[in-house]
Amino acid sequence: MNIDKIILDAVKKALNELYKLEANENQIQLQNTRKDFEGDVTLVVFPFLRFSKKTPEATAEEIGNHLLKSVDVIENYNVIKGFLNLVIDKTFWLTVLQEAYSQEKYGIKLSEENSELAMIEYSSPNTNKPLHLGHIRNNLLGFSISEILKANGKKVVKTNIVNDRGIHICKSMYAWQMWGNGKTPENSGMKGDHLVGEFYVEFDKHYKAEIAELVQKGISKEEAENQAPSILGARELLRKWEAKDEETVQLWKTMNEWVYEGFDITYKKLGVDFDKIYYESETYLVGKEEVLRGLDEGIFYRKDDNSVWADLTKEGLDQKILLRSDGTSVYMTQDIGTAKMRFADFAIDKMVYVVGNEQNYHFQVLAHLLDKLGFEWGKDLYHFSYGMVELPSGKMKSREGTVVDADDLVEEMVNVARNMSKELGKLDSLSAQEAEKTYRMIAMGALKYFILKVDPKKNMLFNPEESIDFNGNTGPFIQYTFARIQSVLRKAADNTITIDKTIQSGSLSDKEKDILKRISLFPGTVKEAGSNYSPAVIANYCYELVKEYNQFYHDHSILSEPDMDKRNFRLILSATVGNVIKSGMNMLGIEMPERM
RNA sequence: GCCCCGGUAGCUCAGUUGGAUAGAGCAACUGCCUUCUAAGCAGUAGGUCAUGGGUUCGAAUCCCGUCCGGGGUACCA
Repeated sequence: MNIDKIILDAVKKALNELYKLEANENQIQLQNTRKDFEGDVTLVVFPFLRFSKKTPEATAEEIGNHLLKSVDVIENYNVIKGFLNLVIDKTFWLTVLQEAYSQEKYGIKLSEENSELAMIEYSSPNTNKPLHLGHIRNNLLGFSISEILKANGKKVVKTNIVNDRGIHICKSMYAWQMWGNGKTPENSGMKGDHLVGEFYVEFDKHYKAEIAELVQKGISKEEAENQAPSILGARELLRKWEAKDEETVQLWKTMNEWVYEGFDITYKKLGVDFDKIYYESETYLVGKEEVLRGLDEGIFYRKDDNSVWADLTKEGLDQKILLRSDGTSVYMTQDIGTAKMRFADFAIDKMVYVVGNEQNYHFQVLAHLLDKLGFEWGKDLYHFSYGMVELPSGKMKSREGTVVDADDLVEEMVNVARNMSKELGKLDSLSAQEAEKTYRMIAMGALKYFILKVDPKKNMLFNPEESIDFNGNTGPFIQYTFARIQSVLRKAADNTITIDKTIQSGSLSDKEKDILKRISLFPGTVKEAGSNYSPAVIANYCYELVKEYNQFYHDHSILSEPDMDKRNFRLILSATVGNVIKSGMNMLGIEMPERM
């Protein structure tokens, strides 16, 4: 039951009867009444003045009067300037609660046999270094969007394209061969991805030193960058890899394996997962074939130096290289192959790429290329473009070591959560194991909420010293409210208070009504989050709801309320709020603790 | 140079298809725990919505110019 829909229809009818106006739905502007005025739903009457030919006040009066007579749930109205504030009967709000309480999956649409299938690509790491804060934003967004689409009744396949081949991993391989001394995760006790990342940094160190040395000998910088022994060594490894040299392939496999073991741990900590993983090493050749097919069919062209290009000037873009003059593939080549394989593997209705906004141009081009190659879904791909995470010191750069490592950050967060919980003495009654689990829940709740509550499009600033808070508009605040509710419900059960599932009508306080109104907005919020791919919409909704609940909690007693009907109503209200915020937060990948 | 994105309180961010007096949190200051969890609640203070025009009954929101910041820009990914 949707109050806006009811009123919309009634307003339409009223306009017709009063002014003979066939209004379309976007002409009718409904909004939630501002807190400072009496009422629940507000109709903006300015658009109708030219039909009523009266003042805003008179028009609003006229419509208000009509609605009062024609709509049951409208109990009263008032007019302020051109705004018609409608007061909705409290029994309507109670029906909303009744409905929400009776459905465990309130506001959530389950997928069906013939639901649309969305494939969400996210994470997409290179295998030469561990994950950092930028990847965290990517992973959390990708996971959350997947959950949100699921809640909107879509079938979802979460996928990851692992960039497991290329010059970057060869750099780590080269460094390991040269200076590794047989170091392994086992004999060093280091996490595999960190170990490989160490050699990537090691490579860069030597490479830079070599360039400096060459430049000192009078060679130009550009030349030096191409002649340094390290880069020649790495390129040689790449060549050998492509030629399937056994020893090189073996080393590549081994080091990638180390990285995957490390990634698995990080993914698990972040609570993200994938239904299907693609590897660049298995898709880039498919991409190459597609490009060559395009060349045969005259869609692309070859330059004198043997490189292959696409001309996108007609589409308002530039020329784009697809195969280098030495025949090797570029990033774009691989993405074409991956796309082809995915659509062969799944009946995809919507392909979503969760990739940073630095690649906006890349995906614009990809869409056109796929289209030219005859894939009818090419134009439909959606690049979910998110902004960069910046540090107070500026942009993160892997090679310069100015990154916030994902594993370090998570552990640091857990430490802060642990210390704070101990300081507050909150979890003393739990076993050490359960307490530890809760610390992690809180830590991840803080981190995830912090990242997901902001508009994904915008760059965001992360200050390791200050950004993570546990008070105010934060994940832990919402978790805390949930734990409070569970505590009340536990106490009710302990006192053998059973909840009567039918709500008795009675008086409603303002705070109680605010919460009911907010609950009624949940289904629409889930829908909006789905159509806008927006975890932030869900996060902000949960915060508003929880804030209102805490005000209610502060002002009203629940268990010691003498009026049994009221007590029952408040228990149902509490349970429903708990259920709704759990649903919402789960869409952000945030778990809710029973106690904290 | 050209293209794209952004600029809202000291800081981090909300702000629905253009609607009422632009909202939260943090930081600062003040109250509230013998009563269901004070990771809470209530209050004070804090604004030229970068800037100049335009459209409109009405603009943080739409259009144009300027300034500032970020990203991209033909053999990096």
